[in-house]
Amino acid sequence: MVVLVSPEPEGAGRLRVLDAGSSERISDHTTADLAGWIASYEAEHQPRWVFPATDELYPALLDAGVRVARCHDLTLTEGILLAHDGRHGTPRNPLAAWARLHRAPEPPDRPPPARDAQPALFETDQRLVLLDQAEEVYRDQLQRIDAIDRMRLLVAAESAGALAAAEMTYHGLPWNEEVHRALLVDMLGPKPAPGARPAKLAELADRIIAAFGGYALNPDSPPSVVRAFARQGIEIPSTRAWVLREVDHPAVEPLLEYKELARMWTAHGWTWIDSWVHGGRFRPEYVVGGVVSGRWATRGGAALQLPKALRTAVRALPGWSLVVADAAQLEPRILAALSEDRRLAEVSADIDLYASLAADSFDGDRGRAKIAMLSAMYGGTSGGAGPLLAVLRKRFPQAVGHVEQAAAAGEQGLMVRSVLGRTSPRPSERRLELMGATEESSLQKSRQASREWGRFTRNFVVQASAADWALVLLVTLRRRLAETAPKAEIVFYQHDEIMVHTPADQAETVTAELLAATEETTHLVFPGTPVKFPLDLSTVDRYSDAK
DNA sequence: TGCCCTGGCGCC
DNA sequence: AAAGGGCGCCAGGGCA
Repeated sequence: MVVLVSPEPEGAGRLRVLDAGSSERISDHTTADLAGWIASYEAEHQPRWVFPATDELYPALLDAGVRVARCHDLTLTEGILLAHDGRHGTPRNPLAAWARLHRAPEPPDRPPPARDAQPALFETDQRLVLLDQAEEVYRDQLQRIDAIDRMRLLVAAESAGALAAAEMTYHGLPWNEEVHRALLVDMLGPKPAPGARPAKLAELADRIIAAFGGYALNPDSPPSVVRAFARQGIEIPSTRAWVLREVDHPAVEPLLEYKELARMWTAHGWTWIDSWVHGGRFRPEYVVGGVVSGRWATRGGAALQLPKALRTAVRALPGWSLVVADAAQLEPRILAALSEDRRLAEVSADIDLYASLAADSFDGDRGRAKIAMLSAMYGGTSGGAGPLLAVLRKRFPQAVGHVEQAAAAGEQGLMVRSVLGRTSPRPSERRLELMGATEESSLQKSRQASREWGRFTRNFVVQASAADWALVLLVTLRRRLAETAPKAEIVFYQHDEIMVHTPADQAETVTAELLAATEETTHLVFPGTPVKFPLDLSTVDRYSDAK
C-alpha cells in the first residue's frame, strides 16, 4: 500500500490509500488524530507513506510515539529530480512542484526555521498540501524516477534517511554534562562571569602581550595579530596555525595554545551546553541532503564537528553500549568501485588501503601513497604531489582517468553525477562568464576559475558516491535493526561513521547487522564489485574509546 | 543596533 | 604535516 498524507492544523489530517502496484485509489480518510490513524495503519499494513516534508511532520509523530518504516518524501525527491535536470535552486516544495505541472506561479521554499523558533505540533502554516495536489506530484515524480537509471534507489534512501534523521534528533546523542563541564574547567579554568574571558585564556592573552613587549593586542582579532608581528619585523600572510608554527617568536607558542582553547570555549563551552544539551542528550537537527554532494548538514550545535577532545562526554547509559562503525578509507574504495579499476580493487582487499597501495606502487612509503591518492581525489598538486600522481596514473589508469574525466567535465561547465545519480550544480552565471572569457587580459583568471570548478567536480563524483553508499548503509541498518534489535537507537551519523546506542546484550546483534548491512549496501550500490568496504568496529562505553 | 563578510578552525 | 574537496560556527569589523 501507498498512503498519501496531508497534514492539517492541530494534529488533524487527510489520507488517501493507493494500491502499491496499480496505483489505483482505494480509499480516502479524514481524521482529527493523524498520529493515531498512522500508528494503527502502520501496525497493520506497513505502507509506504507519502509525506509532503518528513522533517515537518515526522518529529511530531515521534513525539506521539509513532514510528514508520518507509516513506516517500515529496520535497527531497523533487530536489533530487530537479538537480538531475540541472535545476538546483528551483523551489522543491510540493506546492511549487504542483504549480509547475499547472504552469502556475511557484511558491518559494520556506527559509529554514529560526534558531529559537519552537515549531507548533503539526505546524503547516497556510501551506496545506491538498491530497489531490500530493497525488499529482507523487505520480509525476514516479514517472520521472522510472525514466532515470538507479533513481529509485536514491530517492528511497533519501526518504528513509529523513526518517532516520528525525529519529536521531528524537533520541539524541547520550551526553554526560558533568564530564563535559569538568573537561572545560580543566582546560579553561572555572566558568567565567558573563563577558569575561576564562582564567586560562586571560593568562595566555597576558603572556602574548608580554611577548610583544607589552603592546596591547586582541588575540581574537587576526589583523591585530598580523600588525603585532609586523611591528617586530615579521611579515605573515595570515594567522593560521600552520603559518604561525613556522615563525620563530616567543608569542607563537601561547598564541597557538590560545587559539585551541578559545575554539573550545566559543564553539563547545558552557553556552553550547546550555543551548544544546537537555536531559542528558545532545539533540542536533540534521539537514538531509543539506550539502550538494548528498552529505548531511546540521542546523545548530555543530554536530558534525565534534572535537575529538570532547568525545569522552559521549557515554552510553548504564547497561547500554555504543557500537561505533567507521567505513575505513571509504573514498578511495569508492573510487575503485566507481571506476571499475581492477588493480585498485585488488589493493582495496587490505584493511589498510594506503599501506597496500604503498606496497604496490610506492616502495612501501605509506605517506606518499596517501598523498598521491588524495591529490587524485581532491585535485591538489602541492607538497610534491605531482610526480606521485603520475605514478598513480600509470599504475591505475582507469581510476585516475575517472576523476580526471570528471575534472575535465567541470572545467567545461558540464554537470557530473554520483553513482546513484545525484547531480552536481552548474557553475554560477558569474563563474561561467569568467570561465568563458577569452580576452588576453583575463585568460589567467579564466583558467583559474575553470580549474577550481574542475577540482569541485573531480571531488564531487567521489564524495557524492561515498555519500550515496553511506546513506544506503544507514537506512539498510535502520531497517534491519527494527527487526532484530528494536531497542537499539541510531544516535549519530557523520559522513562515513554510524553510532548505535544499544542495550549491552544487543551489541553483538548490532555489530552483526552492521556487517550484514555493509554487504547488502555494497551489492545494492555497486552490484558485482570486487571492492571491499571494511568497517572499523568498536563496542565501547564512551565514544573517545572507539577505534 | 543589526546585517553581512572574512578569517580561522573544528569535523569528514 | 599540510594541501587539495565539502561543510558550520564564532568573533571581529565594516557599513547602513
